[in-house]
Amino acid sequence: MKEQKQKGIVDKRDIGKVEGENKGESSIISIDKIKRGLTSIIEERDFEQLLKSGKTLRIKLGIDPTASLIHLGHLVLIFKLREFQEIGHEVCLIIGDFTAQIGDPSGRTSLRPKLSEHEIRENAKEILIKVKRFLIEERTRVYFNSEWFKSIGTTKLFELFSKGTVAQIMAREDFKKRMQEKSPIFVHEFLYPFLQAYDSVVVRADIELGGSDQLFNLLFAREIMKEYGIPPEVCITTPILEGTDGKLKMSKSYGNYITPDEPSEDIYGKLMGVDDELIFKYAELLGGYENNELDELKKIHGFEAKTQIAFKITARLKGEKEALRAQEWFNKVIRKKEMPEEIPQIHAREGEILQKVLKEAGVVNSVSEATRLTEAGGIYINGEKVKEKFFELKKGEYKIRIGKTKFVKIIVE
RNA sequence: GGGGAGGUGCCGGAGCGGACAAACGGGCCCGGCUGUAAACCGGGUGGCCCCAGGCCUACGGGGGUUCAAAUCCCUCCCUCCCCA
Repeated sequence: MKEQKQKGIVDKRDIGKVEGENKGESSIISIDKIKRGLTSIIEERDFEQLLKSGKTLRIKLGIDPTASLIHLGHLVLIFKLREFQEIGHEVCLIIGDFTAQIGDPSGRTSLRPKLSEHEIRENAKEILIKVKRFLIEERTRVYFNSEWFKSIGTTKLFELFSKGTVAQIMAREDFKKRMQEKSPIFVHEFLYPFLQAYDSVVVRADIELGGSDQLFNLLFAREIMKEYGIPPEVCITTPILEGTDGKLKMSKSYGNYITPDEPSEDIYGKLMGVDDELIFKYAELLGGYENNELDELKKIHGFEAKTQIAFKITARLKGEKEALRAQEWFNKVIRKKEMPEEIPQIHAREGEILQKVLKEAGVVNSVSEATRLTEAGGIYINGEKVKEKFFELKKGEYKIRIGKTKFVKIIVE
């Protein structure tokens, strides 16, 4: 089994295999693997003890249904959960449908807009479908925290608030900053950590996973759990994944994300466009590699390594077949600049202007854009740059390339 | 409650009666080099017109002054700051 993994064979075969095995031994192997890529583990000793205990652990992950999109940044967490499942543990997904209405102030310098109940419900539904594809169904439990918060009652709620102090919350960096900048902190934002902590109390989490920007909230949950007289969860965090721009964290609003929902070609292509340095972070957090494999990869030439990593990650998201297809497409279309096999077709009549046809087909946003592209030398017919600002189409077929990745076939009658 | 500042293109940020489709920077796009990496270089970045030119929309909303307004006046909306 060890050898199999070293070769980097995709994990499908390993799934479910561990369960029946001697837990003592497998947990030694797994502790190393599970620890990989984590930025902090609090407390590390408790963590190891839990893993060695042989008991089925409850690993909590809170999901904010503020959007329905799942990108690689989220998948870092999901893949980590999957690793826990593979050694027999149970995942507790907490859909923060109640807390989403409050809005996590983490990392925010200002207030978040509120979402409607309906939006939240729809988002939650979609997120679950997407996330479950990467998890083991029988070891995944889903909770909606409105379950307990809708009916918690004032008495119990204030009991919860009495478990922590203002000073504890104010220790937080982003609140401190907002305080200094004199920008308002609303009371409901202030209370957010209490609610998130209460989730942990309810589900009796052994371990809670989160992005490193969540560390404060996670640690606070420990304190609250202690106050409730239950064993504090171990907090583990993963690094924040930078987006394809290599600068900002991956996020919907920055438009620098990759999602498993997009075509394999796009996933593979975007991965190939990631900075050489950064791609190893992707590999570490998303590739499912063993440590030694990763070291080997770093020794290879940048491009070569990236090719392998892009393939691996695409395969994890879409399957090997798709990854292979994407790779072939990339080599052909992007590297060799050949026409892809399947390109959208549009029809036009003789005498029409190419630039206008492109606009009508929605390939470009405006005729002006098309003429601009022409002047910049970004429109090609059968591999040759179009020179005419207003190119008149004659009878026949044209294979048009617009920029690097857009293609159309125009049939002129 | 009192006083002050401001709302400009994807973002930051100039302009404060004509020369403004709006400086400059970032982002993005195209091209060159290449490995769709980084770095670097060149160009572009409201729309429409077969376009070296012209026209139309645009500087928070509405109204006005003027031959002419992002720039002046009125009004409404919204942000931010200081004092209490």
